[in-house]
Amino acid sequence: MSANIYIVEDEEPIITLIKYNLDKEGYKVSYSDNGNDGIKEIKKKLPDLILLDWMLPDISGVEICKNLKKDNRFKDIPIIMLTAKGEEEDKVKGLNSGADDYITKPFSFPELLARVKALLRRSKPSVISDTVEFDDLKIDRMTRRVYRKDTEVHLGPKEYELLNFFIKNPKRVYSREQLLENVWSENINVETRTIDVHIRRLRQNINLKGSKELIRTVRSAGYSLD
Amino acid sequence: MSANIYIVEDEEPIITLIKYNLDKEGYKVSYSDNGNDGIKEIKKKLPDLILLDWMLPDISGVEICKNLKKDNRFKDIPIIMLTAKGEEEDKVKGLNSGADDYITKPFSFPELLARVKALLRRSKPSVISDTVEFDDLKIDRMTRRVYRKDTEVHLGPKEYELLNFFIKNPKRVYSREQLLENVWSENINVETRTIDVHIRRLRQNINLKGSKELIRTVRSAGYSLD
DNA sequence: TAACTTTGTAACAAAACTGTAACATTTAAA
DNA sequence: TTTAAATGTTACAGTTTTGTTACAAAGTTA
Repeated sequence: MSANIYIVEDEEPIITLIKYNLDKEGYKVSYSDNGNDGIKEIKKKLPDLILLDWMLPDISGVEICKNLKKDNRFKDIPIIMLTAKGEEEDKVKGLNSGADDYITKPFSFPELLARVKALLRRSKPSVISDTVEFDDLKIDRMTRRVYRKDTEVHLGPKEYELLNFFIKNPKRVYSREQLLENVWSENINVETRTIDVHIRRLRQNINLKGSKELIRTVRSAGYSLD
Repeated sequence: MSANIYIVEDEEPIITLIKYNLDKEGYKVSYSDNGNDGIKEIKKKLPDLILLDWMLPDISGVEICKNLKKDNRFKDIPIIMLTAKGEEEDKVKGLNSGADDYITKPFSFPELLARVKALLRRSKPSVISDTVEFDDLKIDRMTRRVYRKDTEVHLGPKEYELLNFFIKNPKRVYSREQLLENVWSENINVETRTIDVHIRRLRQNINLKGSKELIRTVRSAGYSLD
């Protein structure tokens, strides 16, 4: 859920300050102290937001900004310009270069944070679907779909939860009691044998014909995904 | 091509100044000198950008801002806060209320213009590429029309909003609670079963005979556009 | 105002899921 | 090999979840 923020800034104290504080807010922060590295890294990492120093030893922030904004792949990444100069022409030039906001050094961290939040709020929620895999089994939690060997299989709610629990710690053996606690959670007034039936259903659904068994029975101990 | 800008500001000289200059830049400007009229007009006119005075005779700018940002129909309209106070708390509060930018009075017109342009540039996608498609379903947000296989279908307001929300993250499954939060936003004192009924209506309207089902039911999880 | 649209809810129908019991099969120890 | 315990399998009834319809209240428009 937390956003990736990239900083391009040559003054180390400022990097330290920003990184320390953004880290504390739960953002993932990376940075570079020059423009050339910065632009390369940004194109590789595709951060959710960029803090860009106006003055850099090699390329100016404005150039980086223009460069990014004219490329479709990067133009939607919001950019905040950091500038030491308070002159108005600069502010205007900075924004016209395509930056989404600017802030004048020295700035206070609360203000920077407010601007960062405001821009992140505007930018699209990322469409990364978190998928978990085990062997040739794949769970897409976003779409709540499960695949075995690229063919979708249908699981009922309990089977889905059960599988999701197993896949958290593959190969680990869980007793029926543990499964009741963790998957059934509330109403634990359920026979332990019920689990056997659900295991059977889960097996039936995820075992396409010809594929190997993924759920191991450990006699007098429980089951595991293995 | 030129954007509509709405100003809510009680000091007449400032309105005159801004309107005169924005007019000259080719923007269509309307305004009101109090919060109550402003909020009503904004909801009617749906401007592309709002300039909002921090201090107003009736409702505060922050209140207006919050009011607009929590309603799906208006929350994407960028808002610039105009504030006479330079204190930092205010800046932060302004941005946290959901405003996209702020500017401190007295400001120079070039600076205001630069900010206006920067925000309009960001929101452009929703103004220009204004049709969204998914499979053979097409939504034209400008005209608020929806097509399935090139034939127009009629959707009620809630159905339209619901579909619009789904299409933001296609294939993703949303729980009834999430849908309530995001589509109903305000009155969340609504039965979750109500959603089922709206889903049914939406399905009925977008499923021409012979076309495939686009809304997936995920038992005990929710619905998705898929 | 009257006609029409939209909205939320309740009530019932249909479908999917769950737990249990009963019986079958496997496993391990005697 | 026999036996008992553990697990696999199946069928079924009860429960939960979702689909569908109708209706009244609230809101809009002519």
